[in-house]
Amino acid sequence: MPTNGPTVRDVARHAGVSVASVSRALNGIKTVRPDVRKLVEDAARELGYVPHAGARNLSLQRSGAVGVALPDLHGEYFSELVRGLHQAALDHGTQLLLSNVPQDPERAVEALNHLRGRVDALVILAPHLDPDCLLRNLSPNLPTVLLNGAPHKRNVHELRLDNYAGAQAMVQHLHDRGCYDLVHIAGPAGNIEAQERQRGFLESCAELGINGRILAGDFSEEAGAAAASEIIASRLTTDGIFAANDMMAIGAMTVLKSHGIALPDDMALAGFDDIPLARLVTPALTTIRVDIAGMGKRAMAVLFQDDPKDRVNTPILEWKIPELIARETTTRVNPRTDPSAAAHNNP
Amino acid sequence: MPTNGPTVRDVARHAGVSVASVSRALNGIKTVRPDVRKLVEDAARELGYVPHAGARNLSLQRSGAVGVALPDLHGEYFSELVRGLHQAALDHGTQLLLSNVPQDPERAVEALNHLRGRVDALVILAPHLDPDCLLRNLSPNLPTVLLNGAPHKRNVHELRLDNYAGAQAMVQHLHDRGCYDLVHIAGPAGNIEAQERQRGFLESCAELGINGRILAGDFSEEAGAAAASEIIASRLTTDGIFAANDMMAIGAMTVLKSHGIALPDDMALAGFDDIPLARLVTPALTTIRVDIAGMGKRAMAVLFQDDPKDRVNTPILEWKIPELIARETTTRVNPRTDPSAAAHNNP
DNA sequence: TAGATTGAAGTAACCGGTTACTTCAAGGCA
DNA sequence: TGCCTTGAAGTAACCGGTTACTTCAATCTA
Repeated sequence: MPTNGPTVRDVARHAGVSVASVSRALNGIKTVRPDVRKLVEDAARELGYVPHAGARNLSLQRSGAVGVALPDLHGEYFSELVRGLHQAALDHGTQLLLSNVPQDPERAVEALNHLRGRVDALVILAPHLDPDCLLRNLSPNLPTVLLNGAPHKRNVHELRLDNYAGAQAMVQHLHDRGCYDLVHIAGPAGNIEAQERQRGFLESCAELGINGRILAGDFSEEAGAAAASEIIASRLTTDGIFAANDMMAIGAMTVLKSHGIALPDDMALAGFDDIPLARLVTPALTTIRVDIAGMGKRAMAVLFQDDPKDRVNTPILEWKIPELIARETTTRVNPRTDPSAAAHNNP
Repeated sequence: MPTNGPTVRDVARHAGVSVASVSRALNGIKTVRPDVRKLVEDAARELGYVPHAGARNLSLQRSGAVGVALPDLHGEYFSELVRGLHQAALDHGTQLLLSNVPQDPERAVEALNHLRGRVDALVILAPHLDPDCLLRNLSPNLPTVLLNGAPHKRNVHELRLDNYAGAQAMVQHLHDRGCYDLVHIAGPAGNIEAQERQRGFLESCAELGINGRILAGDFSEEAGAAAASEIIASRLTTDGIFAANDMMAIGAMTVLKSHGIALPDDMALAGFDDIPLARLVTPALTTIRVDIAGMGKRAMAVLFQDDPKDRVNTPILEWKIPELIARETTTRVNPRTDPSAAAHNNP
């Protein structure tokens, strides 16, 4: 067993005091005489005593960890969220327990319940699951924040990105730029975020009276590439592609470039998420900034804000408004190279 | 307290059996009569009983979690590792407890000890810390894997990337391509991986009899940009830049491109790590593939491999040999655009 | 000086599970 | 019929901390 080392009773025996004194001394309780404290500290050091966090948690009824429930998401999005959460966790002196939420609702509930007693709070990112079902089966007195969940009737803190508004803004932007025949590469079918983006796309196209077509996708780079190939092969009159996320847009970009299609002159291209890559590809990708790391931080803040207060937890629903980032794939800002710059004397 | 719900005793009372029977029934022990099992299961369902993982762990002396100790690393590297670990954790039915390792050695030890009793094993990535100091203060009977640590005298499982060999290979590659005046943008000073890369660079340059200069850096995109600016401003006769990681190479690339320096014709450029971005920037970046996610997976496999066996844990040191990935920044393979490809009929 | 007050340390119950050991009843055998 | 096995359920100790409550001695008040 990896857990057996000296216990508080060993230290007590070694120091010639009671376990209560050991506990008090090591936890900085003030009603301990300096000489006793010294005795305990010396004994602890000598024995190499390290408190057993698990036992401590059981006794104190808190674990000092926040559970993070994630689907098996695509890299960037997932890691950006963890980054934000991790940063906030540091500030709050908390640890992060990562847990996977399976696709299957029943196993998902099981996985989440597995966290009871190991976490003080829960952050759930599960755009693929029905929150009603999920939350009904959850320990009710565990502070929870739901990120980008589907609509539901449960009472939980919630942070939601306005995917619909983001898609709307993007269609408007493409329209302003002169596009009138758009294709949307959609995200996975069961995903609420993907659905909202698609809905925003279709309704905006209808409102503006422009052409709006849907191609299937799944948030992967390959799906984006496949969609672009399809657009080229079918010789559609498309003049703008709006992918449901950046990775698909980048997949599409690779294919378009390899076919000699100039971006944005022959075709406009846009993504969604503003992953770090987006500004680094050439040409830089126009997208919708989501600040998923910021959402992670905010989620943590929400959890810790209502911690000192009562447990009534009047639940809040916070909308994050995404921001359109216009880059080169829809508007060329700078010439690609600037020959007037300082010459580089290459021998 | 977030943890109080029905306990095993509540279920026992409600079902009219003993706690032992409840525990046995719910854990699938076979010496339970079917009717009793049914009684227990019904009672548990009715009360909404969920086992308290913390208590379970204390009793079983295992936590079902692996601790991951990370410095506050730059995005891609960190997230790739977590991705690999997370994937492996799924396969092993384990959870991941993320923990930050502060720069300060004393606080680092404290942070790691804080994990005792909450994890069954430990994965440590701390290229900035002295492993001797770290491991001396660690619970000795906690299976541990050290990733890319500095040399030391302790007995631990260890996975190490051959940074020296990678740098060597890259210098050879640049030399083959015709470079004879190289600059290395170095990583942060205290980082063992950065040191090895720099050592490989310098020694290879000496062996090949070519010029090798060092510029300071810290693994950040900005540092790469700054170094490139410095190269341009000082009008060095450099014909190849080898950055200690990809992010710095990409930072340098942006600056070089904005100054009209053609890659690779005017200047070769290479990085290290092969982060996902590397193949997506234009021109695609030549680099050394590290497969950090694979290291994460491997680390987990090592931990679980010696789990069923005895605890003697004959420690192993495994070297991962990195692979050179030649892309466009050192060797142009394809023309940038291919006008002969299927025409795209843009109206 | 007796009785009340104060401060510090000790005892033991508790957190919520698991499980070695004990008890008890039913079936097997002589 | 009486004793022994066998199987299943119950009791209580334990995992390693924390802490309410108790004990006890020293100091303070009248």
